[in-house]
Amino acid sequence: MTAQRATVEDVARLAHVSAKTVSRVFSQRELVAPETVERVLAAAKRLRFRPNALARGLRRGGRTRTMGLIIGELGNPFYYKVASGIERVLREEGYGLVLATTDDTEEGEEQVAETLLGQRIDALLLIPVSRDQAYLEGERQLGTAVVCVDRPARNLIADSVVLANRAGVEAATSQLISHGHRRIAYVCNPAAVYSQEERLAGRRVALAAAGIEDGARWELLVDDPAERPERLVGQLLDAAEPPTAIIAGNNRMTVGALRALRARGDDATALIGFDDFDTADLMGVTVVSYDPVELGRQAARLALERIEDPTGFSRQIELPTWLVSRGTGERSPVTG
Amino acid sequence: MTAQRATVEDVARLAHVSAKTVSRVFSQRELVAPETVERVLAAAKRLRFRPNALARGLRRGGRTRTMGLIIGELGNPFYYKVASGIERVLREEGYGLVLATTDDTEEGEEQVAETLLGQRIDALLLIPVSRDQAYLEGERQLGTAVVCVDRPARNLIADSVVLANRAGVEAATSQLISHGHRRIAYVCNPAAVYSQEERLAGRRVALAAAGIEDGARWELLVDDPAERPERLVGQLLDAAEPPTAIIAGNNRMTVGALRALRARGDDATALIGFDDFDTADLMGVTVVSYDPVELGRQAARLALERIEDPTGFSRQIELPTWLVSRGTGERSPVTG
DNA sequence: AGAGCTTTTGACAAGGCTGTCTTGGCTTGA
DNA sequence: TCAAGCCAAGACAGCCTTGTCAAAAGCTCT
Repeated sequence: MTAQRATVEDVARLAHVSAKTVSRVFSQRELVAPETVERVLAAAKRLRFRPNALARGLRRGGRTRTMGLIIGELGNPFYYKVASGIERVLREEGYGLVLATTDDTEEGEEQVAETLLGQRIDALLLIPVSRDQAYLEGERQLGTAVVCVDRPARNLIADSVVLANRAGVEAATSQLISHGHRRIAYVCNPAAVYSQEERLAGRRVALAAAGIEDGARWELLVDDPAERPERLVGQLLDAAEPPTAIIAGNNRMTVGALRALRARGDDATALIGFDDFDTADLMGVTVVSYDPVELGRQAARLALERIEDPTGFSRQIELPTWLVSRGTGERSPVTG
Repeated sequence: MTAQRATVEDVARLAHVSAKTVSRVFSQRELVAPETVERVLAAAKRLRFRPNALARGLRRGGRTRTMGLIIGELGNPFYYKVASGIERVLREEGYGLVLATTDDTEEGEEQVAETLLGQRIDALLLIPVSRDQAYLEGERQLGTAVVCVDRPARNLIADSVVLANRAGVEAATSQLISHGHRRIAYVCNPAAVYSQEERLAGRRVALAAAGIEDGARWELLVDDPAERPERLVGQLLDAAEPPTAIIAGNNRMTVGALRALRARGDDATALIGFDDFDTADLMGVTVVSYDPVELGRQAARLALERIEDPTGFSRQIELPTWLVSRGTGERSPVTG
């Protein structure tokens, strides 16, 4: 009873042409006489024919006009904004997007990569979590473009798009110093990723330039997905000699910091967050901002270029970050 | 020079078995003798063999263990949370997810649906934008499961998962009434969608129950993607007889309302938003809440069930909504 | 009219995998 | 000891499309 899907053969029969001609109408129309095209299209429409992307991809030697994207999870604004930028470029270019998440676990990454590669995607875009992407080397040699977003690949030659992490945090730190702060904390979780290492480096440069030596005392670097941001910031605030300013390493930490400060009725401690968020302007939160959607766009473009030219040197693009002053980052310390 | 991808044939040769046996090792392992399995796996590993999902899908008559998801855009928290719920279930079940966005345009919907269906997905999940999904009827008959999220399909028999929109807004409205409000506005954009119609209906029920007749005066229903939420709420506030309470029809409108109120130094007008957001607790915003991730999960489950049993009655699931009181919705009107 | 060219169309096979059917070897039971 | 039965493994074809090669049809020009 279930009707069968129409194939080129069915359309060909109805239009009195060969299957190959039907195929041409759907991929190299310019090679077919106008009235034939019309006849074929009419038949196709009548039979509700739709080319089978599976068979096409198979025949075409694997080029599927599809890219795979691996991100930590869709619940995180950073990830989905990047995804959004990628998706937009791909749509413009007629590419499909297969999405997979890893819950930010290392095993997850390799496992979903495996699945995606089985789909014969033309390119793999990923925000690396695993500390080693060597497992992709074979695939890269087979012609799959690999582009890393936000963090460069380790032990793998691949294109990447990253942020000016150092510069951003250096600017934030300098601003706090210029407002008179000396006890400047930096909190983040996770910490063992490239972007955080870079941000910390930026912070240290600024501290060193101001002659602040004991900066490490107020670094709180955690790698525990179960740890709540609010509690971490609370630890800092409740310490014997609390910081007078806090830099939060990502947007979750920033919101956690706001909660912790609120809970303590603290409106004196300065705060700068890395990464802007929806209501930051309403709450007057100073942040290091950047364009996550652009991050995705650039990554997609790199992938497209790499598909065109699988050889050639790998490239790394760095996108700017900038400070958006809204209040919390311009507070001066109460005690000198 | 580019190395070729290994196929079952290559693995078979190396393991001294037939291609069919390799195939069995990768899909019906229990039919193969243990030591043969081992030999094949070793060979596969050496050659970096990975089954070609394209060929497999083709051969298996289209079952690709992949679902397609069509949403408006990834930049909207509602959409990506739903996507997140779906993705999670699919990952557990070993299904892949192909994502496509429409920018909330009608043409976009049918167009990307077409592309996805070309990929021979087993199910199509969508948040309908188009006012008519009849174009999917043929596909449904061919055995593709179709599940609508947040809004039921029109002119198409399909499973769907929706929210208790009426009940949520009815509760919000009643609460405002019980606090003494009579001039209760409702703002939303877009307005010509099922969910908003339902919410409005809920509002009207509550108003009618309280004997408020002229409620329609404070309804601001707009369908213009370019219109800024803040400006719309501003219009309401600046009118001759402004409302004493506002219900915002979605999260963007809620944030827009907060901006408009802030800009006017207004902290008297009550506000209840539909849909919770990240910093709503910090800002004391009362909202009608629900679980968008669960919305996605249920949708994915419906799709899985439909794939199992393509016949059978279509089902509609309604998920609860509830009021979260945080302050802005508990303000009493300044003037009676 | 016929050579030479271009345009349009078609026959055939292949791409990688798996469903169907078959074979060969071994076990079981009378 | 032999038929019946079972298990592991293989040969072959086909899923649907398209690249390759070739033929047919139409045209120009001498």
